[in-house]
Amino acid sequence: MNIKEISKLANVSVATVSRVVNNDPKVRQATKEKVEQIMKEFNYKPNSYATRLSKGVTDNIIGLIVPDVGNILFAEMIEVISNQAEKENFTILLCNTNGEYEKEKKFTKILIDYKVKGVIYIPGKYESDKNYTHLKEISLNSVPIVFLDREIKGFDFDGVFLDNENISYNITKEILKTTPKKIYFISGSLDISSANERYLGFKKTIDELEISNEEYEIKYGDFKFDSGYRLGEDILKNHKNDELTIYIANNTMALGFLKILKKNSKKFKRITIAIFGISDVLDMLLDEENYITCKLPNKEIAKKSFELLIDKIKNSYTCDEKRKKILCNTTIINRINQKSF
Amino acid sequence: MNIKEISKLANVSVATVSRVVNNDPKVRQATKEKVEQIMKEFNYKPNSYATRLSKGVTDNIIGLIVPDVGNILFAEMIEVISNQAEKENFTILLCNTNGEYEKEKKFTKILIDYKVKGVIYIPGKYESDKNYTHLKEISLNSVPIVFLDREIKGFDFDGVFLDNENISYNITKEILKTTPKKIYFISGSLDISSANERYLGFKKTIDELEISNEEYEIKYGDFKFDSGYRLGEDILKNHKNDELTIYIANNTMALGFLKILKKNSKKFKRITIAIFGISDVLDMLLDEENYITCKLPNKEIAKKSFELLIDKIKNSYTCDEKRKKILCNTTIINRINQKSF
DNA sequence: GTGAAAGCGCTAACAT
DNA sequence: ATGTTAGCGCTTTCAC
Repeated sequence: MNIKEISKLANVSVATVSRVVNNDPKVRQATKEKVEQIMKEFNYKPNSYATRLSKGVTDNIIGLIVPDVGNILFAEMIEVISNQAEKENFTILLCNTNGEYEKEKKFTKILIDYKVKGVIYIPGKYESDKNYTHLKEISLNSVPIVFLDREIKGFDFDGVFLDNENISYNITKEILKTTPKKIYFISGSLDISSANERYLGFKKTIDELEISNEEYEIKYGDFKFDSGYRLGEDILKNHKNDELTIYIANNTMALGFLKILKKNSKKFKRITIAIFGISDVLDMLLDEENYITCKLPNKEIAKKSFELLIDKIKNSYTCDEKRKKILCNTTIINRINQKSF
Repeated sequence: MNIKEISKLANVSVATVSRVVNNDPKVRQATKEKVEQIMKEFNYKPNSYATRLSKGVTDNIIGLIVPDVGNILFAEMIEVISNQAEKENFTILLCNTNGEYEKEKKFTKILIDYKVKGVIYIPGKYESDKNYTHLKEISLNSVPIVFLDREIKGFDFDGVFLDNENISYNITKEILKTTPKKIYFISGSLDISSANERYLGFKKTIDELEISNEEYEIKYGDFKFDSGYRLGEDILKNHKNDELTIYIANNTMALGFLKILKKNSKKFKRITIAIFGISDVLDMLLDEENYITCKLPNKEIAKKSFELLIDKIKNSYTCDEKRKKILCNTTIINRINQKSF
């Protein structure tokens, strides 16, 4: 069913049908009703491609590129962005990349092709042997884009991030203040900007306090539950001392670590744990431990990234000459129970 | 930049440009290179609306209607669906409804307008005073649709669900086998099909075992952490006995409940907990409790729903005369430590 | 108030 | 191998 067929059935011109569809006031009531009746009867729906081509408008869609939709932190960010988008009458094209370069590239091209109004981009690992042409294309096509939570080296797009280095620096300082023993640092891959920054914050304290090489050890995981568990096993097997100090730079790995720790906690006289980012659940699990952590303002940065994007879209500026890089801070929560020592 | 302008700049016809764009082999190499050079130079991108209108094709998009993207269970389902979709070269339009009827309606209309190839629909509450015209429109427009996890009364679309009633029936039977004390049942709103089925399963056991009205009590929450916490407070305040038996029909509420329980657990000689659906985290929290639970095959039903949808799309059948209603079962995990009594 | 017709940007016969 | 042109379905200007 197209407009022509409807017009014939209603004994009017296509122009009139079009007017009815678009609620043009200057079509006579009787005509309008007749046309509407036919449209309903034959369940006529205008072809949106034709409409947009003709009107020269594009859909209100924004693209959302995410490494792992199933990670609760990203999921919460997506939720915030969805809700904001709905209010502004945008729909979201969701692209789950699993952190893979090729998928980021593929999806970016699709988003450009779909003429999305803007893109919120959470990158995966930075791969130095790749040239990220898709991001250059984004620029070339003047598609408004903002980074969220992570960024890509060499691309100075606007973005909203946690102040990872600073927060990590403070957490490390806090934990080393009370526990000058050997500290284990469980890090994510340094090819991810956020993990890298957290590492740098850790290292900064280590250097400032002149902690010797023997007094700290760094382990690298992949952000997943299992990886935290496995690294935990490893550490617990080899750690001889009866005091344990550990700093885990990521939430999900912390859960995995705690799982294995719970099975072995009796071995230790004193356990001190620092975790970058707390959740309701972690909070419950840590109930009786000594720990240092911080609230993760992940929903906040998500909200801000959307606001930033909307601003870019509405004011149609895409050139990021004066880059807006927003860093979100948070406060450290210190639950080290001094009395117990 | 449109095809005409490019054709002029390259001194060829629009047809030739179109051929280059579509990789038609019968364009001479030299011509091809010239055109490509111009296209690159002016960063030409075909207008996809025009292309689709002309070719009469539609985008490979499927719509995903979800009540709460930030709920980890739904997030995991979305992840599975995204990954499957990517393999089949579909992109996902994500619609977060917060379970609200009006949003479901709004998004459904958008999806129809966008001519999506299919829809996976997780409904929120059933509202009996609404007429769900948008679902009738889906049918009228022959958009392939499948329900996931929950369904809507009166619409016999294909769908994939947990076998809620049966699982709940078994959990209840299991828990009442060993703990014939008063049992509290924390339910979600009965306007949600899955919660309703779980309630029915609970009730079936209650009736079969002829449990008296004094021996059970039902509380209604809203699926959120806080709601579990609050109902927990309520129960713990009023429960006089030193043995506590409770069955929580939902994962997130269970977490909230456990939070308040942990603060009060010393009051009880014996605590038995049943939870509909376990997660890594719950597992850790329940470590030392008596509990009954089951794995939630949420990723499985998500995968199946996508497969079902793809099948409908590829074989373009939309009439759900022989409805495919797939129920997924799971096994009960019983960790009640008999020895301790 | 309504209709005729040009145009949106592209594709695909058909012609050369 | 390349060009001409009639569509795709809708909007919109200009007549009447």
